[in-house]
Amino acid sequence: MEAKTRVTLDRNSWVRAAIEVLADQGVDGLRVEVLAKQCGVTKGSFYWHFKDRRDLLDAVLHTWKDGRIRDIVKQTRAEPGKELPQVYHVIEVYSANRNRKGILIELAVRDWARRDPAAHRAVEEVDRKRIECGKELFLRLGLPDDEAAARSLLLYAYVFGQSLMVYDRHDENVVRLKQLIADRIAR
Amino acid sequence: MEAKTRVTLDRNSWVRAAIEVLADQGVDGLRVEVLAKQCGVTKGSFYWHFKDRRDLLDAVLHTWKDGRIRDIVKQTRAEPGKELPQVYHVIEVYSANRNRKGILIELAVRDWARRDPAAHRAVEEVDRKRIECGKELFLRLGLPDDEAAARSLLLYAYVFGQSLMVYDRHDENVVRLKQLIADRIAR
DNA sequence: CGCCATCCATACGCAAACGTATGGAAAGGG
DNA sequence: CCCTTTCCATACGTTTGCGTATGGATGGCG
Repeated sequence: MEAKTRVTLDRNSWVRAAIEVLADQGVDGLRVEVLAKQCGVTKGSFYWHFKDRRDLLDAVLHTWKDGRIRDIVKQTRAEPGKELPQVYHVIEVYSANRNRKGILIELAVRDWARRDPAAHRAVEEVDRKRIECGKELFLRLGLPDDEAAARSLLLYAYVFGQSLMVYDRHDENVVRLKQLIADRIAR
Repeated sequence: MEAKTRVTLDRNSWVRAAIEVLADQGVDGLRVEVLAKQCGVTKGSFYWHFKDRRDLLDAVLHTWKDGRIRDIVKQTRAEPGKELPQVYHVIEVYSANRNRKGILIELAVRDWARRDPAAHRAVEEVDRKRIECGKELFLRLGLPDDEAAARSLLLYAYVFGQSLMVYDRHDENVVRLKQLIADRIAR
């Protein structure tokens, strides 16, 4: 029985839990009392670690932004000569089936960004970095500047647009289609 | 002074106003008392026309779905031989700059669909119809079945994915990039 | 041992929003 | 002209959530 082990939370635990809730409830579902219940404490704890709800939201944004930027830099690094498979890898990684949680967070943050300036800025930074990294990859593939930029934009727009659409994701046919689309973007 | 003209609302007026609010506040911002205030009445009126909030939401979904389906059928009709310009037209029409309001509604409904089964079904129907219509267009362009389906999926994923991203939409460079992307999708 | 800092619980006031109940005004038909 | 139907206002009870205030428990440290 670890019921007596005084579970001491810190800011980071709260942020992690908040991102969970954000993923499947959206920002508007991110209420401090709900979050506290899920953490097994009361909001007394929350207001010890955070000034107010806004304080938490900003922390969530900060954590998300940093993670995404670190991620994209990592995902777009490729050994010379291995750029093409790396492009396919990026498409795969950011696609819905794998990394389901990540996609849900992504969508929640982007919807959030439509109404919140701070979230908007965070998404803006992430998008800029991603498009930049993607473009670099296509450039190393030998594409001209404009074409590389266009492919990169197309890639991310497609990937996140796809996760926005509703159709049978387990359809065998869809797998084939996605392969064709990946070819269209990468080659 | 038309202050005395008793503005009599009907279900449809409410739905129209609701879609306005939905567009820039999301479903969670769609509160009946807020909506009533915007309509210049109190919620007493609302509950006369609707059983409850859910009743309104369903009406909104129904209206949205019908409109989108009627729209896509219209937009993908092309004179024989004029299919290619029609593809470019579809991309243009569903892109962010024109039709800003439509895009906002689209995003709001799709985010809504992540948590509401009814909204999910509506989006599913719309997506199916759109992909089907788009595929038809590519087929008439002479593409093989798989390729036509892939292009259609890519088109819609790109278009809505694009409206999800944040970057300078007035950048002159972006216009050129979008042209390149449209070429990549259409040709 | 006793004290203080850290972390959390409890209780409160307040506001927004849902849905209900009931009353009232306006309009049209008999 | 009255009366019924239609449409809306007002008032109420309830829930949910924010933020504050205050007290309690726990552990380290002198």
